[in-house]
Amino acid sequence: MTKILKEEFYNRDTLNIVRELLGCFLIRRFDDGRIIKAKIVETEAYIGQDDLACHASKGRTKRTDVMFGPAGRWYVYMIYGMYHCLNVVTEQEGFPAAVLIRAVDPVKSLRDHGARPIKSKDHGASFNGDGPGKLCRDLQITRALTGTKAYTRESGLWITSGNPVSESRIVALKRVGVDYAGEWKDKEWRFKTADYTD
DNA sequence: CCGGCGATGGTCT
DNA sequence: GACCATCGCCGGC
Repeated sequence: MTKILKEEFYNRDTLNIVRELLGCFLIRRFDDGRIIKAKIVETEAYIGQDDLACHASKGRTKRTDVMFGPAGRWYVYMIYGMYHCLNVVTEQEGFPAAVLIRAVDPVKSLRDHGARPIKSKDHGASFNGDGPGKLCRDLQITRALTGTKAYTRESGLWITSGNPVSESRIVALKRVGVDYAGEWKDKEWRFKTADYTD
């Protein structure tokens, strides 16, 4: 029921992917083998070079190169000198687009070989997935993951399917922090599951 | 409870 | 040298 999402899942229209990722599970395996599982509850789309809010609107640079590459790779960048943001690359190679994971709900953590469930608080400081910077901090996600695959376990970070969220429970909102993006700032390309709406 | 602002460094001009 | 897809603190109500 919770199968890893394959590369083909990401090689599609970003506006479908950004909705379908809601309710899916972000799985993080730490270096010591501990695993934490978190439900994706808020996502945001950045689509193409025309989208002035999309980093790729600046062109293909060292930083944005991964967005121009094949789908299903992680794109992690540093923001404000102290936080990271986690994205997964979407669409066909050559077309730069990605989905930002804005919030997750920590479900449970498990020993790598599943012997016994343990509480997420066992991972130390209270896990807080409410915000793109906070979830990266708590899941120890850094730019080192950029370019690695979201559709294999090798990177230690991957996504599995979950219980699909019906359209009626999805809320569309304007994107955050992109007031500079002209007409593109008003696109309602941020999505939350209704259960997590303020 | 809230709005404003400072921290802090990578990236691009 | 300016700009940031953020967060949490602090002061005012």
